[in-house]
Order: sequence, then structure tokens, then C-alpha cells
Amino acid sequence: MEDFLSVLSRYALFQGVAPEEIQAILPCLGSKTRSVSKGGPVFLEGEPARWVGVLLTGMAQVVQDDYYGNRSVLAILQPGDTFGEAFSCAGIATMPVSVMALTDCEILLLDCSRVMTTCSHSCHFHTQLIQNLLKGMALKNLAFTEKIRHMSKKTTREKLLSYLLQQAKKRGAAAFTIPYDRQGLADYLGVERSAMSAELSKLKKAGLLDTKGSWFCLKDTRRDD
Amino acid sequence: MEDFLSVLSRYALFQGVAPEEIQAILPCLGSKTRSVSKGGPVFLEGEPARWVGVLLTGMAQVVQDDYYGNRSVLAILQPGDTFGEAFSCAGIATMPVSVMALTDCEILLLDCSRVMTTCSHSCHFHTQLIQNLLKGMALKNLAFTEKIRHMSKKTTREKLLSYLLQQAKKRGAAAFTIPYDRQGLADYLGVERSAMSAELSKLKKAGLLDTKGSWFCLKDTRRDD
DNA sequence: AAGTGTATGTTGTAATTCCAACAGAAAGGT
DNA sequence: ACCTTTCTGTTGGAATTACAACATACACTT
Repeated sequence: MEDFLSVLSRYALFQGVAPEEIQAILPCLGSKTRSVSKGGPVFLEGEPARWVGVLLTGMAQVVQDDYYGNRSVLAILQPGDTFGEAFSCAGIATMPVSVMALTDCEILLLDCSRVMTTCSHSCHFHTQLIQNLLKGMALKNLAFTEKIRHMSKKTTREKLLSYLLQQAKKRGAAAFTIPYDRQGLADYLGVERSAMSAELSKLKKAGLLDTKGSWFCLKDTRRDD
Repeated sequence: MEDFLSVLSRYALFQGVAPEEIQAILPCLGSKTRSVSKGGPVFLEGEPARWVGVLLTGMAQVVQDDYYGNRSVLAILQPGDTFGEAFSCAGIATMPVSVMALTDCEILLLDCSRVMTTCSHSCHFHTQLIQNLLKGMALKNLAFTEKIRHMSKKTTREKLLSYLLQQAKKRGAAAFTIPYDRQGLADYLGVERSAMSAELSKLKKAGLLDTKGSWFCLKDTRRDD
């Protein structure tokens, strides 16, 4: 249990809160842990959206079924990831998605309304927690905005350049590495891997960039296409 | 000035806070108003990301320039819209975007760190404000997630059906109206208007749906394509 | 060093989308 | 009613992507 708290303190939602402090505030938050075995549901669509979840161990996925029952995967969750907070904080009544365990999982659940509202004796660390929650959602927001910007481009080439130019700008350098392999980058940009590989080759031959594996280097030729 | 406060109380960020109460807490938040004339900058990329902005009057747009200086429009802002909060709450140092006035604008600026942190004498309405901020970001998050889900589909038809089926599901009815005209829907889904119109015609002829203007009705034929 | 499996690049064809152009329908103003 | 403007649906050819299939490169095991 002691170990559990020190692990928690490294996760984004509890950043800046020491293990002892976490132990002190968990009761304020209506916390409970739950174990879900592989393939089982963490949340089911239609359940009340009250919880902020933190995946402690294992892997899980967020899925949604459409009108006809076709299922699609919205996110893959890893230990330390926070999930469900957007639904609970948005004030919608029921979960529009399900969360399913891909492996045996341990989950920490917090009552979202208690996380959002400073408790009566206004513990100092609660403020930190709310700021972490805000920060987490803000970061997800930024990530979504970026992804949408890239995906909105018409062609594979434009999507690639949009992403790569932004990476270069973010690092302030023409050379950088990315956190994806080819398939991962294609999935992120919503394009086909082989078409993307072909496009990268063309860009290489045109002298616009160089790449090997996850390393890229943009040549600054000021072309606009 | 009195009118200004009652208008504010109708905006999302101040929902549930009465005009008098807004007047009381504005000083806690380091608030200031600013007028920007048409075409001028509200924020410029690279400025410190400290502010939560609320557009009071006029129209503005959020823009971003890439590595080569190509500009793209990320959002159009209307009165009542909150902007900049994701950058400030995420804890990044400088704004990655600029906000430009499309018409003469009046803007309310709040110091984000003061909004996020309950002030020393812990005014009650501050809690409401933080919850509104959380709720606003959560709602943006949900909207982004939905948009990405639709845009991730490969073909125009799949994007259309993804969106329409979700709308049907959300209303719990096969017939509904949408908040877009054809061009707006095409922009939202990231497809071409004329191709989308053609696809809608095909779906009509196939008996899968009926539509007139912003009204749609899905025929429940359980096809998976 | 050989063998295995995965990741990546290449190619050709079918399918889809983009783009421009246009015609009819709908909406708004005088 | 008339004109004007905007919105919508339709079409055809050019450009792009999807898909499948395969060759090569690379990492990891034995």
C-alpha cells in the first residue's frame, strides 16, 4: 500500500503531491480501487459519468459503439493515464463510451464532483489536484488541436509536412526524432502507411528532408507545397 | 458597466455567478478589458501564456503559422467564447498561436493562475468559476474527440455516416436536424462539399436516409458499410 | 551465422477524391 | 414580381489514395 502511494505520486494527476499527502486526501475524494480481469468492463456506456479514473496497472482501451453497433477504439490507456474526466467534468449524465480491460487491470476511481470541489476543510493539496486536472485536460486539448490541424490537410504530403514542420518548430531545430514508427505516424495522421512511405521517399529525393527511422531533418528550402 | 456584468453572467465561464458576484470577484482575477481594432492582434504568438480571454464583442480568429510562415485558421471566436485557457492551464511558457481581431473587438482578460487558484479569502464563487473552466475544457475535449473520430474514417461516405449515426444516437431518434449547412458540414468533416453532396444523393437513392436542408432521417437497414 | 519475425520501401491497379464548371433551388432585398 | 445572391446537386477529367503484393532492411533468437 505504501508502494502504491509512491507510484501514484509520480502520475500526472498527483504531480506535486507527496505520498503521505495523497493518503490524506484520498478519503476526501471518495476513492476506491477496482480490479478488472482481462476483457472485462471498467465502465460500460450508459453508466452515470461520475468518476475520474486512473489506470494503475495493466492496459485498457476506450471504445464506442455507433448506432448500428459497430465498435471503434478511441484510445489505448497505459498505467498513469487519467480517463473519464472529460465526461464527468462536462456535466453529461451518462458515459458515451465504454472502457474495457485489455489485460488484468487495477484502477483507482475518484468521485469527480469531489475532485472538482474543494472540500469543506479546504486541504491545500486539493488545489494542486484541481490544477493537475485542469492541466491534464488542457494538454489533451492541445494534443487534439494539433492532430486535427494535421488531419485537416488534404493530401498525405501536406499532412506529413504539417506534422514535421510543427515538430521542427517545437524543438527549434531542423533535426529531431519523433515518438512514432512509420505505422504509428500513419495512424496518427490518418493516412495509409505505404502511401506515406512513398511520400517520404519523394520528399527525400526532392531534397526537402532526410530521415532514418524516427529521425528527421528538414532542409530549409522555403517551398510552400 | 452594469450591462457588461449581466452580459458576462450569461457566458459559459461565468454561468451560475450573478452580476454582482462577478463584479466582486473580477478584482481577484487580475481582470482587464482591452479593445482591439479590426485586423489587430489580441495575442501574438510567443507572448507569455498567462491569460484566459473572453470575447465580449466582435469576431476574432485563432491562427497559427508553421515553420515556413504559412498561416492556418484554427478557430473562429464569437462573443461569449473563452480562448487561450488551454495554453495557460497547460503550463506552457508561450502562446503557440496568435489571436487576431476580424472586426473591432472588446476582450476581457483574466490572469489564468489567479483563476486556477482559489484566492486567500476563498470566495465561494471562485469554486464555481473553476468548475466552469473545467467544464468548458471538458466540453471542448468531447467535441474534439468526436470530430477526430469522424475525420479518421477513410471515405466521405464513412465520415458522413459516422457523424449522422452519432447524431441519431445522441438524440435517440432517427430524425434530427444538424447545426450546419452543406458547406459547414463538409468543413467540419474535412471533406469536399460537392463530393459530400454526391454521396448524400447516393445514400438517398440507396434508401439509407432522407434529407432536406439541415434535416436528416436515417432508415434503419443495418448495413455496415 | 543462420533463421525468424517485424518494419519499411516500392510498385501497379482499382477506387476515391479533388477541382472546376455549371444549372437549378432557395433565400433575401427592392 | 423581379433581381440578386447564396446554397445545393451534378458531372467529367485530373490527381490522389487505398489496397494488395512483394522485396529489402533490420532486430532478435538460437
